[in-house]
Amino acid sequence: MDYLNELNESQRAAVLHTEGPSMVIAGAGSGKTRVLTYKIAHLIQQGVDPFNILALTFTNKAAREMKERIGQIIGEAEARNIWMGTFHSVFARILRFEAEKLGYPSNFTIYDTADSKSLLKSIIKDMQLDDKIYKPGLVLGRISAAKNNLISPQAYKENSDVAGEDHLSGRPKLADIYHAYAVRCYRAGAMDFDDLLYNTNVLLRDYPDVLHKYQHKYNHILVDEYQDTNYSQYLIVKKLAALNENLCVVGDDAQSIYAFRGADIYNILNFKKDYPDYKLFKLEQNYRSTQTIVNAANSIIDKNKNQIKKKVWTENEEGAAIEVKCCVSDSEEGFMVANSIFDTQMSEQALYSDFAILYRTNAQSRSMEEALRKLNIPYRIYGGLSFYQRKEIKDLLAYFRLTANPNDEEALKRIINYPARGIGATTVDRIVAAALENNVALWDIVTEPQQFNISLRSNIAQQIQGFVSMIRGFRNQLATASAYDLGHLIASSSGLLRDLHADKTPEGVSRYENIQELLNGLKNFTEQAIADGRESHTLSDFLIDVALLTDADQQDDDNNKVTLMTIHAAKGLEFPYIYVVGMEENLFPSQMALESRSGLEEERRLFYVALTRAEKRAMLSYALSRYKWGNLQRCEPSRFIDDIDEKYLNLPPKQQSSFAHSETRSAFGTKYRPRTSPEAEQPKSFEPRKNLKKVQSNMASAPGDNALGLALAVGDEVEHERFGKGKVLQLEGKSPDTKATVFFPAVGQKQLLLRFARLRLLN
DNA sequence: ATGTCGCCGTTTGAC
DNA sequence: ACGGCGACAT
Repeated sequence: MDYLNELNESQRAAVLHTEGPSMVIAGAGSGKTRVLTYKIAHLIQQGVDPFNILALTFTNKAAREMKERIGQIIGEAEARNIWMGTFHSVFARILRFEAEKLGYPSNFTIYDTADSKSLLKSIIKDMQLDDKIYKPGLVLGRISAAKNNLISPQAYKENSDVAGEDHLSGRPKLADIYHAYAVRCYRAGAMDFDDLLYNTNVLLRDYPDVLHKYQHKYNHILVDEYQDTNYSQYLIVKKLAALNENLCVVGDDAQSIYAFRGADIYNILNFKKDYPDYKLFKLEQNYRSTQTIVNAANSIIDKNKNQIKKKVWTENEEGAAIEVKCCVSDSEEGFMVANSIFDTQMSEQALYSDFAILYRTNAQSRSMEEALRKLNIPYRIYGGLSFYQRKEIKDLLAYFRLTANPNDEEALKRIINYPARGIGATTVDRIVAAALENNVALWDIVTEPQQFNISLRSNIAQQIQGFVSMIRGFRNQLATASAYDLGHLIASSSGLLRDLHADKTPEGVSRYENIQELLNGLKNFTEQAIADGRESHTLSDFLIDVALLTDADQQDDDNNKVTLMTIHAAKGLEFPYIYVVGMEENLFPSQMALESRSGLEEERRLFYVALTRAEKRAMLSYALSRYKWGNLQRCEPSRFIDDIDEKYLNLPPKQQSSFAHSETRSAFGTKYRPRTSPEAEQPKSFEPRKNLKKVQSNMASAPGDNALGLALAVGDEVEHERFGKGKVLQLEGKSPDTKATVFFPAVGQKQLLLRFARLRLLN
């Protein structure tokens, strides 16, 4: 029982409350995970069967770590039986049991975003609509929002509000697309991410016996990161908890950062309406960060209007001020950060794994990566193009998927002619058209083309026949062969392995290695399943897991690496040293968010999340110019820097702080415009796109006209870290190797390689 | 049917 | 800077 002594008073109170609804509002770093872990352990020690506990987390990683920690307290065997995972994974599992009731096969496919978009694209094409207006991503967003609010295709069509919006935006056919999309998914035996929650709701709504079964089964329900649940998730929880209301939700309204994908902060704000006799626990003591960081973070979040009152405080030491750095360009920002990491790591004997670089968009990882690589600092990037989104991986998985579920339309389209077997686009189009016309799955057409009156040249018909019997051959082994054995067989006899092996380019080799890695993963899966004593470890079982994995779930053996990730991905993590880069207007806060108050507030919460990841020290940096879509843009410091009380900051000397104010901002703007000769400047922004290439190459040939050069001109006053103030005399060489000749009164004339120079621009 | 070239849009975030 | 896609050649 001594685990209770490791908790503070409010944490302990939250853990000991085991009957009835409760909400834990947990400030950043206040030991939220600890409360959840100990609460579950406590329940089990009180005699609750692990099988009767449902714990919903935000990421697989969080679930895995929590399970591990609970296992350490109460024993692994018990911990294994808890129903713990993300909403998507837990309810996907339940849907597999109950799939037949909804008319789905139990091994239904899970479509990822790419599959969904590709299907939408094909639907939009079939309906002869313009995909410039009906952009698949946008359409998917609309459908996703509908599903998250439990609006069926039928209801969507009849809803006049929705129809009005779509009409106004010039997309009146959205309701029809949604309908067609639902039909095609159903026919393919596939659910997208949102369907997993939507269909769970349908199941619980239409099958009272099923609802009762799970209500009795899960007599204790815990939900982590409750501020990030959407309506669909909210309703599932509400229904399952309705019987005995042993529901504990944990969250922090200040860290709600997923409104863009339907998360509804009112779920947390309205908890008391649903459960009037709920108990509220507030965890306000922060154990993670220094006082400076906690107070700075508080001063940020204070600017938001909509929030639950709370006061996060800490007994930790005061700590260093938050560094604010100004850099000339994005690449200089990279080197500044990399240098700082190198220096800090040396001077404070830290590990590289103590550092994280956080950014708003994945594209920003690049300049950081370059600098880290140059300085030989090991790093690991999370997010971006994840392993499972790579083409070769998706190809092999498509073979697996089609084997498990022949109706999987996206999988079939993907691989019917890969590796090339003479079945071209025209043939595939004809098959798709026939399927559409006859309301059947693509697989029905390819298995019996003659039944549907498709005329195919005999050699093509033969190729298709060969493809079908190959998949059937795989399928015959599905129930008996292990995941690894069948996976390996598919990879080799489909010709995919051979095709990749033939490619000796570095990319080709890497693709081949990725396939090997996937097969290794398959091997691990099979062995793990046997070790765990699971009765089934077929390829189908592997697919169930794999669809909901993300990059963050990958483990790495070499752990001493700097972490690079988006702020979103960093939620729930902590690091001694945090670098938040790209603190610029239109980047962070994002341009998209600036249109609405709620958008800006969400960005601010995101900044709050970023800063509160830091234990010891934080640095914020911004660049004066940055590459965007291949050309250079000027940037201004983020308003969020101003949001922090200045006493917690160590601002860059002089004008950087004044950059943030509007009157010097315009002075800053005019500084660049007249510069050299006007005619040299003019074409850059005004020439039509076609001539851009030429202009750009002219640009590059003019000394100083490049990444750093654009931010720097002859005659500019600069300040060097060691040499002091100086004046630029000359610029030469092309980016990225532009050299600047600078006169420093203190040390004389110096030639500097701008890329590495630690220069700051003065007025 | 397959391969190559040039144009286009792209980028908030992710289960 | 880059990948996807249509237009064109093979």
